[in-house]
Amino acid sequence: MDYLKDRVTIYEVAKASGVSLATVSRVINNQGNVTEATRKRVQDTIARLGYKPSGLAQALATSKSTTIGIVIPSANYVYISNFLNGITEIAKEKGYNLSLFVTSHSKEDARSVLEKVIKSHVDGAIVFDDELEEEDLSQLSNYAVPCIVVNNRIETEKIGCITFGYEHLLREIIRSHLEHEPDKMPIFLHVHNCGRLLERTERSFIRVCDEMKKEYRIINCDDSYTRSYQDFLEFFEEEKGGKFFIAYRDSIAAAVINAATDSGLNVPEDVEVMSLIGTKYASIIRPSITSMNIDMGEIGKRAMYMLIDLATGKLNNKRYKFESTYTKRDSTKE
Amino acid sequence: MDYLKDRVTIYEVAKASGVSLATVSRVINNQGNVTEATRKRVQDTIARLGYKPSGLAQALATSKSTTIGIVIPSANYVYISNFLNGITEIAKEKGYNLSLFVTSHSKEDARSVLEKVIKSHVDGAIVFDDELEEEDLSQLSNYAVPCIVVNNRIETEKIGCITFGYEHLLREIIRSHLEHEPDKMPIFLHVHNCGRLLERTERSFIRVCDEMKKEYRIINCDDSYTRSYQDFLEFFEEEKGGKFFIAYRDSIAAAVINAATDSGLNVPEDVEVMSLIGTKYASIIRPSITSMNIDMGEIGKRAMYMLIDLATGKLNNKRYKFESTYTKRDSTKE
DNA sequence: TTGTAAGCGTTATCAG
DNA sequence: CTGATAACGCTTACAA
Repeated sequence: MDYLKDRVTIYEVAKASGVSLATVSRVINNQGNVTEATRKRVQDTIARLGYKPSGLAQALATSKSTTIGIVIPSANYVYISNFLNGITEIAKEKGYNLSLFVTSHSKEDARSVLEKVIKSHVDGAIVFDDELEEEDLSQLSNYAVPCIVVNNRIETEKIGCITFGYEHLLREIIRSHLEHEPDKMPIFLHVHNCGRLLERTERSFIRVCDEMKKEYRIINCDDSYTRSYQDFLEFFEEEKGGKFFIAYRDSIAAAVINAATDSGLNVPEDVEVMSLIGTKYASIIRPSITSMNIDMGEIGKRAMYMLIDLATGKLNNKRYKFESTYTKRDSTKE
Repeated sequence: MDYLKDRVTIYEVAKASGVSLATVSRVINNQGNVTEATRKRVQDTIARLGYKPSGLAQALATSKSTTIGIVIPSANYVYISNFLNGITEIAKEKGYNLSLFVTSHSKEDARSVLEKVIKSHVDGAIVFDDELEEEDLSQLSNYAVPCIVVNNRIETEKIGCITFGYEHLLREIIRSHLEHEPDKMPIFLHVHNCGRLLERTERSFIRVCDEMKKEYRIINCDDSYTRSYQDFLEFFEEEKGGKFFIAYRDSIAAAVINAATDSGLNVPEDVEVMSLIGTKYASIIRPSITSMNIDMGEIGKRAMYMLIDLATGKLNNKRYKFESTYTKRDSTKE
C-alpha cells in the first residue's frame, strides 16, 4: 500500500478505477447493482490506495453517526469497567461506535456534558449518572437523541430506563436480620453525595426499622477506605460490639471490618457488616463480605439492546427492572 | 426554547436573525469582525431556537474532529478506570472528546479496532493494548493519526510512548529479598496471555535468580481469584512454607495468601507474597499486600499531554518513562 | 449497471 | 463588518 500524505478520498478511488463516485459508494456499502467485474476492480484500487471511508462524511451524509454516547461519572467505581464491557460487547455486535462522556461530580458539569452529547450527534445515549435529572435529560429528547437512563426512573417518548431492584430485597434482608439478631444495633453508613441508590436504600432501611419499631443509627462516613478505617478505629474505642453495619461498597465495609478486628472485636460475632454493592473483592477480603450485587455487565448489554430498540421505535417496555441478588458471606451470621 | 422535530441548522439561525451563514459562523466561533449588535441578535436567536452546531459538520469542514480515540482491552482491570479518569481530566481541560475502542483479547480483533479508529477520523489516539505491535500501529501513521502508546516502546515520527519502569526496581526488590530470606524459594506466578509487562518482569525475575545462582520456580496460574485459590489450596497440601511468590495482581496475590492461610501456613513467616500491580485493595486485604504500583491516572494525563504536543509537532521527547513505586506491606517480611 | 448532481451542516476565502 | 460561494467526503435520488 502506498503511503499517503493526506487521506485518500472516494473521489480518488473513483478516478483511479475509472468509475464514478456513486459506484465506489455502492461498493463500499455492499449495495447491489454493481457488476462483479467493476466491484472487483474498485475493491482492488481501494486496497491498493489504502482507502478508508471517512466516518465523518458518511455520518453527515446519512445523518446517522452509528455512535452511542455513554455518560458516566468520574468516580472510581470498579464496576464501571464491567458496565463498559457489557456495552462494548453489544456495540461491536451491532456495529456501533462509542463516545465517552465523563462527568465530574457537579450538576453544572453534568449539564455541560449533555451539551457535548448533543453537539456530537450521537444516535443515542446511555446515561449512568446521578447528577442528571429528568429535566436535564429532556434536553436530549429535544434534539431527538434517544436515551436509556440507568438507575433513574424516567419514561418518556424518547427515554427508557433501567432501574435497580434493591429496596424489596434489602428490606427482607434487614427484616430477617433484625429478627435473628435482635440485640445488634443496625447502623446505616451514610456517605455524602453518593447518589440516588444510596439515598433510596437509606430510606428503605429507615422504613423497615420504623415498621419494626427498632432503634437504628445513621453514621456519616467518608467514601475512602483509609479515612473510614481511621474513623472506625476511633469509633470502636468507645463503642463496642453488638452492631450491624450496612455499607455502601466493599471498601467501606472492609474499613469497618478491619477497624473492628483491629480493635479486638470479632466479625461477625460482635459486629456484622454487609455491603450494598459487592464486587469480586467481597469474596477475596477476609472475612468475606456479605453483599448485595448487581451485574453491571448485564446492565450494559441490556442498555444497549434497549437503546437500539428505542431508536427504531421497537421498544415496548420503556422500563426494565434489574433485580439485585444477595450473597451471604462470612461478615454476617445469618 | 421551541421544540424541534429536526435539528435546527446554522442556515435557519441565519435566516431567523436576518444575516448570512458566515456571520452566524463567526459568532459561534467567537471570531471578531462582528458588530456587538449583530452578535447579540444572533446569539439571541441561537438561544431562542436552541441551536447547537453539529460537531460532525464542523469536523468535516475543518478536518479536525477534536476527538481522541482510546484503545483499551476489555479485561476487567480496576486501573482502567483510573486511566480513563486521567485522560478525561485533560481532555476536558483542552476541549477534546473521547472515543472508546475496546479490544477483546485477539490480535485480529485489535486490528479491526484500529481500522475503526482510522475511519472515525480522530485527531489522535492513545493505545493501551498489548495485542498491538509496532507494525499494526504504523497503520495509524499512514493515515496521519498521531498516537501515544502505553506500555510499549515505539518511537517514530507520529508515535510517542509511555513505558513503565519496572525491571530495575523489581530486580532490586528480588535481590534484596533473596539476600534477606535466602531460605525462601522464589516463585513467579505465570499467567497465560497477560501481556507484555508480565513477560518482561518474568524475564527480569529469571535473570536476577540466575545472576545470584539461586534456584527458582515458575508456576502457571489462572487469572481469576477463585480458580487460583483452589489451585493453591491443592498446592499447599503438598508443598509447605519457605516460599516467596510474585503475583501479577492483587487478586492473585490474595488467592495465594488466603490459600496459604487456610492451609495453616503463616503469611509472611512461612510464605511471602507480593503483587506486581497494586491497587487500593492491596492495603485493604489482610494481611495487606506488598506491591509495586503504577499511577494509571497520571499516565492517562501524561498520555494526553504528550499526544497534544505530538499532534502539534511540539513533542521533544517521544518517550516518557514512568517509574513504578514499591510499597512494602504485611505480606512480606522485609 | 452506471453516472450526474443535489444535498448533509459547517468553515473559510474572497469580494464588497 | 458582512455576504456569496466553494470546499469538506460521502450518500442517494434521478437519469441515462
